[in-house]
Amino acid sequence: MSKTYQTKGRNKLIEFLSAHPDEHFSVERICMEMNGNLNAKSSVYRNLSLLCERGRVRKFKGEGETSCVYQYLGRETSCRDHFHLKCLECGRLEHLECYMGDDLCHHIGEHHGFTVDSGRSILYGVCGDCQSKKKQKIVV
Amino acid sequence: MSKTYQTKGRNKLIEFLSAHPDEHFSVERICMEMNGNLNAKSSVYRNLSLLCERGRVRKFKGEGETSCVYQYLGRETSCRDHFHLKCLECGRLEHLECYMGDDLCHHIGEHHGFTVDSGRSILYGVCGDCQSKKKQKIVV
DNA sequence: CTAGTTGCAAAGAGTTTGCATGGCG
DNA sequence: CGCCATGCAAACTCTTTGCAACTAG
Repeated sequence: MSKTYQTKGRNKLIEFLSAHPDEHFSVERICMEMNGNLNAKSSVYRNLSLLCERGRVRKFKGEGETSCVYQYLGRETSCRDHFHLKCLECGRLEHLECYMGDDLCHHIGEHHGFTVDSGRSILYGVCGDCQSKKKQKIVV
Repeated sequence: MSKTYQTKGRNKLIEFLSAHPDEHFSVERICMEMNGNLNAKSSVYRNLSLLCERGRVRKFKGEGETSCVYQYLGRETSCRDHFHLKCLECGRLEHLECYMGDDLCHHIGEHHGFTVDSGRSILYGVCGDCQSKKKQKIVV
């Protein structure tokens, strides 16, 4: 692992991401948050790659999105051991910290011979809020 | 829905895809299979979009892949109602036609207020074959 | 004959790379 | 002062779009 310096830009990036340890951000969005501390998109990409290598950030290529999203993996809530639910309407990400998900993984491992990496696996659908909104629209 | 003609290229595309109703193909791979019947990549994209609109094909943006993959949805095995397991090592896709997956979806709907679209959701991990290969490598 | 389809090229979006300049340690 | 990081531009990949020529019906 190569030596790294602390720079204004990198600190700002880590500061922002670690303040939102469980959310998915596009590079576009991250750039907007840098407020002049990391002006080149290429630098954002380079720092994100570096953080991915070090296991602090995870990169996702999501259903419905054209570009990748990045997620900071906090120390305590590592997001590596549970499924995520992503709403196809509003894009919100929920964490499924639930024994049923674990059960399914164990079952698949035992009976289907496949080891699921639940942290990498996203279940897509529609969240409660968006379902309510849809119903309202139909009424109106 | 607009009128469509039958053309050599389009027929070849549908013929190829429908012969493999449950696999994921890249545009690159599809082009290779067209054998001169559909020479422009843009035409392949256009036909795939059309088939997506009609619900005969589903487009995926997969974890680990840089480009999209396309899957033909057969009549009987629609793939809309079960999870898929995708191996991060070899890329193979398995169909999880299993009550445990259904149970999890119901549970998430009931207890987490989120309606999962299991057909769009892919569980990533490592398949049995690749696990065996890994073990062999360690031994050798 | 008319409207949909193809092939090619150009344009776009997202991401990566090369290189000179600048800044951390 | 040496090495890493940044910024900018160029290159690259994947996908979409525009347009003239072609063809199914």
